[in-house]
Amino acid sequence: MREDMDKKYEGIVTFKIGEVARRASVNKETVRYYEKRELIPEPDRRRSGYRIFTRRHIDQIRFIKRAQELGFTLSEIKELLELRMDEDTTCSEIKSEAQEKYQDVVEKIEDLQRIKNTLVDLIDSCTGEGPKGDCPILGALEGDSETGNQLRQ
Amino acid sequence: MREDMDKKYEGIVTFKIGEVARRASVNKETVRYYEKRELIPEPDRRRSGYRIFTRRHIDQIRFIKRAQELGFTLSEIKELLELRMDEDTTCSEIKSEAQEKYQDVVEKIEDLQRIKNTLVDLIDSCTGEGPKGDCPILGALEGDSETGNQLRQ
DNA sequence: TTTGACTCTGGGGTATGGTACAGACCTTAT
DNA sequence: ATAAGGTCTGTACCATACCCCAGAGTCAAA
Repeated sequence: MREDMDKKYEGIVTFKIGEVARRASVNKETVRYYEKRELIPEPDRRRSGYRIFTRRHIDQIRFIKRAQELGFTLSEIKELLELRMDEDTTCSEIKSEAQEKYQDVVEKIEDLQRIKNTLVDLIDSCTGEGPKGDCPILGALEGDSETGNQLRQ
Repeated sequence: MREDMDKKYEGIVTFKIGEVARRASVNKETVRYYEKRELIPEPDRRRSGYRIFTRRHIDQIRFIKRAQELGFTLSEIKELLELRMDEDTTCSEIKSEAQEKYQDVVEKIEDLQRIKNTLVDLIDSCTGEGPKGDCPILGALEGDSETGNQLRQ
């Protein structure tokens, strides 16, 4: 049974969604989700409605997964992909996206560091003995100014 | 016009939701949301259905907000509040909650640090000159092994 | 008493990144 | 030809922490 896409896909390897998902180590639903979010090119369809994927799709999903590991959100990744698609994109544009993300990450680390320091202070202030009535941790959360460990800036 | 709660709230200050929200610096919807999540005691009602809040409620919402600043989720805060309510809770139980949260924070920082390092490497590897075709950042995201900056562990 | 400000409920929506499921249809090997 | 397994759509749902709105009822001050 001949397909509409016989000529277009002559001589190139195509995949169905399950194979794509397996090769990119994601769920089939995730592939469809990425399609809906326009993170991958809309695949052609067979007459049956089955999606026709190529290596490009698999590689792009892997790209997305790597960018996620670097803390990029799907929206940011979409921008990155659009930059990548655009012939006129320069290396420095890509670089500055990475630099922005770097700034985000640095800020998140700083926030967490402050939180960590406060937690350390609270934990240190608590001997872990006695009833909760005397607990300086609860005291600080309740807004005692007596603990010296105020959470408010 | 006498209220059902006349005796119960005789001589103590009560608040309506707007005032509670203002004093705790949250949205009125947030107050109702906390009630639904059982993060604050269910307030009594006037005959009209209006909620009757007391200082306790305001203080508890502030407690929640401070704990959030320390990175506790609402579910964790609920546990913390239950510990606080329980007469038999010891200081060391509170302390170990804080220690667990501390561990979470430390791990998050480590994750972000790894991400940051990878980003630094990528940014450093890119001169920011030329077209995107040569961009080592895209190269790495595409899975090039040539950059020496592989994202995969 | 009037009127403006407040409160009530229920339901919906936001953003993030997906997962799950039903019921129908398709493919492929035997 | 049949049966197992893959794929389709649409919808709903998970967790997180809320925000917003309509329409009805209430409160409080002048």
